[in-house]
Amino acid sequence: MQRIKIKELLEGAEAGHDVLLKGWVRTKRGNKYVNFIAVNDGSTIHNLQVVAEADKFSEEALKDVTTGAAVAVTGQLVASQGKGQAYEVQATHIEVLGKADPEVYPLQKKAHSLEFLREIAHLRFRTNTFGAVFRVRNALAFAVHKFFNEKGFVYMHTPIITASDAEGAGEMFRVTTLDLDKLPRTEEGAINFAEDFFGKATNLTVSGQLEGELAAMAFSDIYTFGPTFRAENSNTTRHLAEFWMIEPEMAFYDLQMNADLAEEFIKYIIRHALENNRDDIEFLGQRLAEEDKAKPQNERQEMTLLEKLEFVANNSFERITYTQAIDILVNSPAYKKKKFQYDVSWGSDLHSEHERYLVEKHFKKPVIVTDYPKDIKAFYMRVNDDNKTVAAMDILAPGIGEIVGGSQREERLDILVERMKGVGIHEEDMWWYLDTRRFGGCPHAGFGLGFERMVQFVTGMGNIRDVIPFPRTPQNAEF
RNA sequence: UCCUCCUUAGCUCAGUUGGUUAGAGCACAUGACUGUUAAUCAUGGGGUCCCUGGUUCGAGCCCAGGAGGGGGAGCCA
Repeated sequence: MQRIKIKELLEGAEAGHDVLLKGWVRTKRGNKYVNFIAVNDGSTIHNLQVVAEADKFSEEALKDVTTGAAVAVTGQLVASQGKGQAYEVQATHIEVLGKADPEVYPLQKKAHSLEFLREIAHLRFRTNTFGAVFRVRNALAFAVHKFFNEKGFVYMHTPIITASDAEGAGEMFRVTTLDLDKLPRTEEGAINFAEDFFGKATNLTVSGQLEGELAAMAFSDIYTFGPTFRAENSNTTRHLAEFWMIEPEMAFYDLQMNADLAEEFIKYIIRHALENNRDDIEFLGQRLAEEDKAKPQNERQEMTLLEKLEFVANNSFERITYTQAIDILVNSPAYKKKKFQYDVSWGSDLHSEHERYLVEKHFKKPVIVTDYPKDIKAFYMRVNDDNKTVAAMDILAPGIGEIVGGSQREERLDILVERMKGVGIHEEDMWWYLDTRRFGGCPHAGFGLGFERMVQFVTGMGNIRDVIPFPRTPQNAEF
């Protein structure tokens, strides 16, 4: 008999058929006469109840059927006599494929803290919460490719190892094959990277954007979706040293079109998850609601997770300029009551308390902030006609903060070179980038979306370490 | 990196003013129970009180240093 997955079995359920199912035991309960075994195979949040009657199974036969064990069950799918599930399997044969000694198996049939589960990340996939989180993550990743594919974007694999450290997006991880105990030196005493693997100093990428721009100058629309590395000593609930980023880059797009695409994209992948993983999101919503009960009234969420996602998917994002954002903040009650730790003035960057005020208090929806002062933004962002601001955009999401950062790119060679000089980037190191402005350059734009932050938003998980299978953070590279 | 809180049984957590043998719930084991829903009931086993040093007649509790973790901030996606 061919094994059937629980998801498929429940969707096309028809009582009376013999089935073979394989999975892991979540709980076993019962008495001298009958045992109930909840089996989960990861295809869905739902368990399938296996009924093992004592006249068919001795105590000895069920001895190793314990929480965590892998089992193969054959039996007839029948309408359940009990409440709580429509169908169950009347077992005729149960084989324990892999035991899980209950004395030492860390997962129990009770709730565990997320912190504890983080320490056993190799087993946490087997919990309801992490099962749901990673099925949603998968749905979102698939939706990313589906969205761009439907729009005719080319999926581009930009390099992981890069010799360019001009991106200015953060501290980088060095990649080297040099013997760290015997570093080759130049006559001046500096490390001689000419002897290194690539003949020059190399790092792990902090962004595929610059290479993405090169490809967009041929395919019109491209996107990247790959790992990104930042060696910042960040210890927060929304930073990782290794994370996944989606970076579309579009020729002939201006800032407005860029923002339109980003908004459409975010709504699309949320809708995809809502349509395909509703059970998981409902479960995560219940989990969140439980968590909320422990909080004081004023800190509780106004909407359930499902409501929040439906709302975001069906309402337009607020769009304001940086200058308008400063106005709103300066005139806010919070500012007048001196509630902000950091001052607000035109020219300084928005702090997270300001972003949160705009998104969570003032607008209560995602906000796209555009046209930031050029001095606080990257060199490649296009300078506006006022010569004070650049065509940048950040999308701020409730509870997460910055989820997207993007801009129209500076396509005018002279202005770009001038801005590079201003931040100390050598023109000759970036000859290939500047060539796109020399040969058939055109207006273009793009953005980067932090995938894990997106997964956080959709799952409601508060800590970014709980939405990536094996998080890499300062002082932690376990598993 | 800074601020702040935490670390007691496998897990979640109590532990009073420094005082005799460190507790609970869950988990686990054994038994009971004819269909359970994190089943229930009874009984039982289970401890490097994070580590090192100090104060004290006496430290889980006080002091110093260290390690690990949570939350917030900065950097950013």
